[in-house]
Amino acid sequence: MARPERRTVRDLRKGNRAVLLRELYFVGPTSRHELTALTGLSAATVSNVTGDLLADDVIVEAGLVDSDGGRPRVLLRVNPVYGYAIGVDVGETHVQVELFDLDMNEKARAEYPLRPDGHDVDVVVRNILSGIDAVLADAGVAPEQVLGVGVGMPGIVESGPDALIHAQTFGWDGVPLGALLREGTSLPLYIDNGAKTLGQAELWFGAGRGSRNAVIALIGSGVGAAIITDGVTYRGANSSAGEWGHTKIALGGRACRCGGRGCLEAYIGAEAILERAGLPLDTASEQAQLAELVRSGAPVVDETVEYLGAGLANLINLFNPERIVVGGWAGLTLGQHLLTKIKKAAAENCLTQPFSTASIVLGRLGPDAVALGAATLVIEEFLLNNTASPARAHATL
Amino acid sequence: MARPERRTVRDLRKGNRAVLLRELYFVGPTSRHELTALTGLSAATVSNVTGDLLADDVIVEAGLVDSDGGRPRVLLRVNPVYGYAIGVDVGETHVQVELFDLDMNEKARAEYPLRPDGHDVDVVVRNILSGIDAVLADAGVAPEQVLGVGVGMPGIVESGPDALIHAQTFGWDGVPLGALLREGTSLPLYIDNGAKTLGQAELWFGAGRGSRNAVIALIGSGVGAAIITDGVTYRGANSSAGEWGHTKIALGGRACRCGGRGCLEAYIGAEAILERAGLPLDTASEQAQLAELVRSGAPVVDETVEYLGAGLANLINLFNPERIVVGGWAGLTLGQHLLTKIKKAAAENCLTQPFSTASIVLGRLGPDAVALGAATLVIEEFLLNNTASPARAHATL
DNA sequence: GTGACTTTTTTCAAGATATATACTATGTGT
DNA sequence: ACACATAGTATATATCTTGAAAAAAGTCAC
Repeated sequence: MARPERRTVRDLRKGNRAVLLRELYFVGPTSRHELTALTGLSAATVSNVTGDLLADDVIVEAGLVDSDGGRPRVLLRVNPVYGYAIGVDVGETHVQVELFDLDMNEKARAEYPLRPDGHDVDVVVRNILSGIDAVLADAGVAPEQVLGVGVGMPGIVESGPDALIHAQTFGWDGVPLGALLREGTSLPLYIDNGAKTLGQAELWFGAGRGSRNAVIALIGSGVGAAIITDGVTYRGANSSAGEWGHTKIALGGRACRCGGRGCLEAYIGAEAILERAGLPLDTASEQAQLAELVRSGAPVVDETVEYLGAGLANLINLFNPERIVVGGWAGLTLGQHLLTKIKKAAAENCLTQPFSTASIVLGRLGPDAVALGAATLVIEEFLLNNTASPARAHATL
Repeated sequence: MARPERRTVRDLRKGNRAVLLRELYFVGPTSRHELTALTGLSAATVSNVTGDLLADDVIVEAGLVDSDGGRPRVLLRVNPVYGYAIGVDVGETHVQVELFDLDMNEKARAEYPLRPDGHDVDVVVRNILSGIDAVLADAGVAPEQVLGVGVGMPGIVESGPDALIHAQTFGWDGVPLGALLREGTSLPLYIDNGAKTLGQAELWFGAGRGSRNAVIALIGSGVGAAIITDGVTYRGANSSAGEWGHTKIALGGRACRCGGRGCLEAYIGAEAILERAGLPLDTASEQAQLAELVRSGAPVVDETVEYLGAGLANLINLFNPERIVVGGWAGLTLGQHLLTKIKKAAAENCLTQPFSTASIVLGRLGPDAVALGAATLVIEEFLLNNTASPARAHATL
């Protein structure tokens, strides 16, 4: 059962502060009066808490709105330069570091290409750390102003202070990335799987917006899913939940690079599709190849649609989401032209009741939103537990 | 992100009351002193709140424990006769109504067989209502003492006041069971899918005890799963989550009674197994047939193990649970002799990392715990939101 | 312009809560 | 009988939310 929480009277303030801040962040400029309706808090409390937030510079006033014949409402909004969040995307081909303000405007970016064999732990760690320095210097932001660094990694990220990484494609097995990065920076770190951060980006700012039960299906070379339950990314016991790609869809079927047989990824993963079409593997032009293949309408494409539809149907049957977002570069390529067929295939492989309440839509953000999503990890913590820290209190003097 | 809650200072008391009550319920007899350590609340608050609970008769003292050279500790426990919970199991062959005290001791039971074609809405409703009357009369419990009635139903139960039921096997499509029952009783109703209530029973009192991320796999004629995320049964957008049986494990494979092809249920559902073994279908002796088949070690059995293992592997990959409980009568029959083989098959079809942290165990409660689980729905609400109601306050005068 | 009116926001007193601290209760051991 | 140890309770204090009253900041009719 739900484990009830909350103890002291002080937690109340902290909670209500979080409630208001969350509303201001997601709804945008809002008056105190509206906030009472949105949150259910009394006008007095809203006034009181927003007073705190204003004093702490967390929010700012954002203009007036005339009302017919009364005192005009003062709009409040989150102070976009109260702090900054850094998002890092560690992919197979590059390390990308981006600096965002709280409005999620990109203020600076640094990118470091990785050679296919260049996934040495040292290299990646060094790239991330230099990237942090670079974006800060570039945007003229002091480290004290940074709320944290979110990192999206391939593979399985075990939660915990060390953030052990198990990434087959990198040849990493239990690399304590958190500990390694902490040697080079004192910024708060939030490390998670890249598919999950991308999923959170779609949930907050993309096609998943507003849904509380959703699955973001991500199809690239690899296949994964971010599962959203009650508005929160579900991580499972060891943060490895959502390994959709290696669920069996055709037991004993096609061999998968994971060593198993019949995995979904062996049918709908980008490289698997090209292989099945008999095309030569060329990592540089994969995207063009896939796009061309889809346009050609080859039989492989129909087959892929069937597998994809069935895979989505499995997700719907198991999770009963209100929305399924199809993303990832291959997913977008397939979906752009074939969404109706995909939906049809899903319907045929799904129970009618859950299917009828699930809308299947295309992702809106593109695959480079991994860094954005990683930064949302920082924001999430900020919205939940912000309270002027000693460091910051000093910084704002 | 997590939507923060809690507003007024009164909610604090309610929350802390729930925290303490929950601890007393699941840990058992405990002293106030221990409760401070268990809950993190101050001794003063524990004393204060337990005082309330004692005054409301929700808890009672349960003896003393000597301590070496100090005042002995007074043990507190939930008052088992503060109230009662009724659990109803509506199955394909019977309606079973059970009355429990808060210790989940069965105080009375009523059972009504259903003919295979006897799933008229009227019949079922009448059976449930007579069952409620019967168990109350039998145990000499007044309706005012009953905290609620939990009902476990086959099929999909849409949450909401009407509790619409979609049960293919019953030929029910959108039957407002909640509304219908409310015409015959004023007791609070909690209606859910029977697989989910059985899952909750295993979670609270059976093989799932203590785990926060678990999947209870239920294999009978039908195949389903109860998904536990962060200690709570996950229901999804429309309460239909966990339809594991109709996920595709062999796309385009064997025909399933749902109309699809390649569903897991078409391979590991009890009737599917017997069919595949070429045995004549005889609903009366299914269980014996299956047990005999398993003992014989026919090839079908090995095949079934393979499919079951792969199905479990899919659950592990997607949910990353710390525990998988195999239950349902067919699941138990298979598991009793074949658990090692099943684990092996699961391992072969699962990513190593999530597999290594998931323990696969057999259910401990048997399939007749559906009613028990349904009663836990009542208890769950009681633990979370108990506050001496006007009716009860009157009753205790 | 001025006063009535409207709407938003703040102030203030009241009620409720958890906690720390001091205090009481209830035992053991010598 | 008295010191000592542990469990539980009472009281004072600091916080918190809230409803009601007051203040602020406009519009509008005349």
